[in-house]
Amino acid sequence: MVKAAKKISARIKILDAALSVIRTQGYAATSVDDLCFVAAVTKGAFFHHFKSKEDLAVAAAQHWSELTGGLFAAAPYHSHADPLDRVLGYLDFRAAILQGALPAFTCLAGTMVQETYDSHPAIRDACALSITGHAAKIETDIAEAMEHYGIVADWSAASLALHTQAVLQGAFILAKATGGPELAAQSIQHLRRYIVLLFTTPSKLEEIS
Amino acid sequence: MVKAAKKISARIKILDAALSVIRTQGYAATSVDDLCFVAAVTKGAFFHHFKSKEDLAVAAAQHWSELTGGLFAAAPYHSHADPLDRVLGYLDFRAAILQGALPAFTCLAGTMVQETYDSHPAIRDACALSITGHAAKIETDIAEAMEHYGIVADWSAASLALHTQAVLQGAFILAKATGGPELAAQSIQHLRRYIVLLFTTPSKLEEIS
DNA sequence: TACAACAAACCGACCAGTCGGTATAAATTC
DNA sequence: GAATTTATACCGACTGGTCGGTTTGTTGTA
Repeated sequence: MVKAAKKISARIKILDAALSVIRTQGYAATSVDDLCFVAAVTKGAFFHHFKSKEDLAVAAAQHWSELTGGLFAAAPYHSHADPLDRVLGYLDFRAAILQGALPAFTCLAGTMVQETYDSHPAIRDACALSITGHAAKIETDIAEAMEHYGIVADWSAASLALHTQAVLQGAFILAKATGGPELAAQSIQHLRRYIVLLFTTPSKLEEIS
Repeated sequence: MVKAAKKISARIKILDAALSVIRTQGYAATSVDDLCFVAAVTKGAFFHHFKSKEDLAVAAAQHWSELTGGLFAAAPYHSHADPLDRVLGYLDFRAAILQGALPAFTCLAGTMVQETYDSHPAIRDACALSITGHAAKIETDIAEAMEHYGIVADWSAASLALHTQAVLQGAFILAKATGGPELAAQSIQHLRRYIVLLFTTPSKLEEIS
């Protein structure tokens, strides 16, 4: 156990360094030397564990998915009996974790995919999987809420779940542009209000077209 | 006229090149040589017009604001008499321009600010100004619509205008992650539905809290 | 003794930025 | 109004340093 922990320590240290450094500086501006310095490992160790910088980025996106997956799986909002309360609880949880410095609450996948979507397909796909995989978990609760409340709509649970991720990603951009989480929190509140309206407004609204 | 056009040609060519190359590759991954190659100018010309790469990025963000400002000012949705129709027309216009390759419809400011918010304050501020400046134009129509429809709410016109920008920025990230504009279009539709609900739902909804 | 896990010197390509110079034309001088 | 100065736009070779990645060697351990 101690042995195993020591064995993989350099790899994990590099991965953890990647999460914070790339969220701070972006992928392209982050050099392998930066990562090695922050992780306190040598370049030899880096290229022993990752065959290229791109390979590290893919692994970092997967590491990110695992970490955030654990964080949200352990979050308290799952205990609500009403699936709509779980969805709203998820948003409240997202708003609550807008604490500390910007790199601490922004999304690695959203940051990296902006820089790599055209030039590094492997990274793009890993980021896309991270985002859509997370959305899929929310989709379950949304689908249950739709059934529970008898919602028949021209939007799907999947599209609303992805919309929540769009709002969050956009909220992070506003936070970065303004230097603080205030606008991000407001955007999440707008999203929350939208979902409440969707589930409480007497169904048919054809005039939206 | 011809003379003046020739005089500023190198600067404009570099700026135009920056818009497309940076939206494709990101800021950090774009070298000055890349820009010079695409703009078909020499490095000497580049550093004659811009004192640094950072300086170019700031100028590019301003150039972006001017170009998009002109595009939206000339868009047809302004002709609606009802301010709510102008707001919804704006969103329909945003959805309609999701055409062609990704770099053609994504946002330079949103892309650049992600990479530079921590390390290049001057670029961050120029991007922030571009985004908030654009939001301010929509805010006017939203405020008029609120007055026209007698909306009294716990959200402001400014916060809803910024929320539209968050949704759009997030929609671009989903588009980049998935390689196409489909999810972005769906997110804009969700935003449109939200605004319709805000302006058509019998006011008080305290249960949102 | 064999192999994973490192360490560190090293490499060529590429990076942002510099510098001495040229071309052109407007402004100034005589 | 011809000659000269000044300003602007532009050119492209060059520099010091950084980049991702390689190579060679050492250590710990089973």
